[in-house]
Amino acid sequence: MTDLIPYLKERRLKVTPQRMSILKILNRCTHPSVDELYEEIQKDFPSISLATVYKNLNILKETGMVFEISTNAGKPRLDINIYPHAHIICKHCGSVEDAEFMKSAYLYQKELEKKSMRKITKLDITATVDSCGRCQNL
Amino acid sequence: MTDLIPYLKERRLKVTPQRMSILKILNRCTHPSVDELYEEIQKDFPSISLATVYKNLNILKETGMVFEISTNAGKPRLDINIYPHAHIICKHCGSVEDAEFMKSAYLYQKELEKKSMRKITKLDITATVDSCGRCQNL
DNA sequence: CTATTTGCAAACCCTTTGCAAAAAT
DNA sequence: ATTTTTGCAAAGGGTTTGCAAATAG
Repeated sequence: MTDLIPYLKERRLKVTPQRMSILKILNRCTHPSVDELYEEIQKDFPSISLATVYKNLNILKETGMVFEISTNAGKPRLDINIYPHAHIICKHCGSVEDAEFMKSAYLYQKELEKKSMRKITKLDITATVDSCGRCQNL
Repeated sequence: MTDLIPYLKERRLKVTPQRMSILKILNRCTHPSVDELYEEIQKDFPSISLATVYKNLNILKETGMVFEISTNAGKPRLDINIYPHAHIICKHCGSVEDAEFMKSAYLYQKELEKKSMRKITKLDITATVDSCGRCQNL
């Protein structure tokens, strides 16, 4: 939680309450869409501007702290990237869940680096399932 | 090429020249953005409407023939999904390249299915590299 | 002949931009 | 004191929608 501040300082970004609120919300692993994030932030900052949210998200994306996950069902969702992990996405409702990177994932990365002769700086794995706890039997 | 027609018939989609043109272009593995696809199609159908392109893309996405790849650099790109494969994306210029799914990828999928107790219907793997052939030394 | 698709134009988002005031370092 | 950030309102751009005419099956 407070260990997000060093991340900001390293990147010479100012620690504003609005920015911290965005990071705290993303850190809860809820994978919100932009408007869900906006709604959530308004609970803390009723007068925050959507523009401020977007500006912050862009800065956080550029510096690599935040990524966008496209779900092919519903709006893209936001993800904070502290350690490597995969996503399980429900095709039906678009909800996102984190999943572990097991050895085989790192193995694939190594093999692909060898094969392509490139340094892979990030590996994204997305597993699609046809329904999830939130939308069973639909 | 012509083996795309059965895909359409299976899904009860009509085989229109515009639709076939979209599929043929996507089948060339160029991973175009929507506007690149539109430019390309106009060479065959100068009077095609952008709305037609979007309507087709939506139908093709819904039926699972086409997917969108978000690159976190530049516009999202389109991908036709005939067999499982990974993508190597250049962080700098956003270009997309196909890569092989080796055993380790299928192993990861199997392990994740066991762990999450869900049937994974699609596994997307995206490897990010910091520069590629098109933008070396930037 | 019926159902789908196309193309046009307008509507509709979502996202970005410009600028002055406020806040952070 | 300097630089970044915020918030507002307006602009911008990509995507969708409605409808009539054309086309596919």
